[in-house]
Amino acid sequence: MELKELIERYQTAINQVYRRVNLILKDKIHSDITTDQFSTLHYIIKNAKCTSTDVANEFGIGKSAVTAQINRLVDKELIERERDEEDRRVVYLHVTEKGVNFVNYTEKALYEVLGDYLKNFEKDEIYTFIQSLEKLAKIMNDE
Amino acid sequence: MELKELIERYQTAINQVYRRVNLILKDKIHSDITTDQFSTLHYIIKNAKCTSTDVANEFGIGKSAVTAQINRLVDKELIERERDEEDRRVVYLHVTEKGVNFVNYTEKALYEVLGDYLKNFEKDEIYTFIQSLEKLAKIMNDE
DNA sequence: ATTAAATAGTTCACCTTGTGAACTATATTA
DNA sequence: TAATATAGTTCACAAGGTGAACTATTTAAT
Repeated sequence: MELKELIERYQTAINQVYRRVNLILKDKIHSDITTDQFSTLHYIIKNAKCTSTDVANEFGIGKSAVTAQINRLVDKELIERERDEEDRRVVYLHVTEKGVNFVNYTEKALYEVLGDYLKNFEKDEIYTFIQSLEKLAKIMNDE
Repeated sequence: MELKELIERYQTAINQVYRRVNLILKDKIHSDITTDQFSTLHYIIKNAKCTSTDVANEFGIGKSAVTAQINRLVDKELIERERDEEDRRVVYLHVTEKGVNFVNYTEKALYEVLGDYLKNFEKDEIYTFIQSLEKLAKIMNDE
């Protein structure tokens, strides 16, 4: 099989999966938040006391984009900013209790749907798949 | 292993791959076009004489969003609109010669980079991976 | 045959997300 | 102490998305 064909099949399939997960998320997040905002919240919960710069690096976007995003989340009282007393340039981000509850709730709903899909797979198939995916991500990140 | 952990690993890895492919595309497309516009062009080439509604369905977005995108591509002379003479509500889309050349050129550059990454994988590993991915996409699409 | 309903696409007002340059404030180093 | 680096914000601007209202056309119903 041709490399080109493999890549096109990959692109088509990955786009469909990506879009579908997004639609499920959108469906499960009945509240007033976008999937991007959800991802940001999720990252900040998993990486407590991170900074804007961390978020910018994680998502590969500029710091000004992060400022705007954090502003929207602060407006919704899902995130709080806290300035470092040692180095007063630094601003730490943390998710409020409201934010944590919200993410937990949404995550649970999302995982139920995804879990349903995964019933169609053998355990081994899932492991192998994720291992390949992680290998690819690692290779790409290491440049 | 927990379902939750599997899904989180999947999400992290898939996001990294998605972002990296986007960065490569952005890098290879030195011209004045976005990755979204590239995806649209690519789809229209692969699906000759498709309509706005087709594009909207493929990408899971509204028709008004497609109109705006097609307008941008028409402005750049990469796409042309053609009204059906039978059913005058319908507008067919096709990519101009300029557009086709542009996509071919960019695709080639992209595939070279991706091909390099794939050298780290056994052929079997790639097939298995893509088959699992396509299976997942199919299950999700069939609802 | 005429009216009602469906379909394809566009326009509009509005929101989110991104960029990059210029800026403020603080820390580091030469 | 002066120059430079770093963290984050602000601003003007563009792409891309939504959903409702609209035009134009075709199809279905009475």
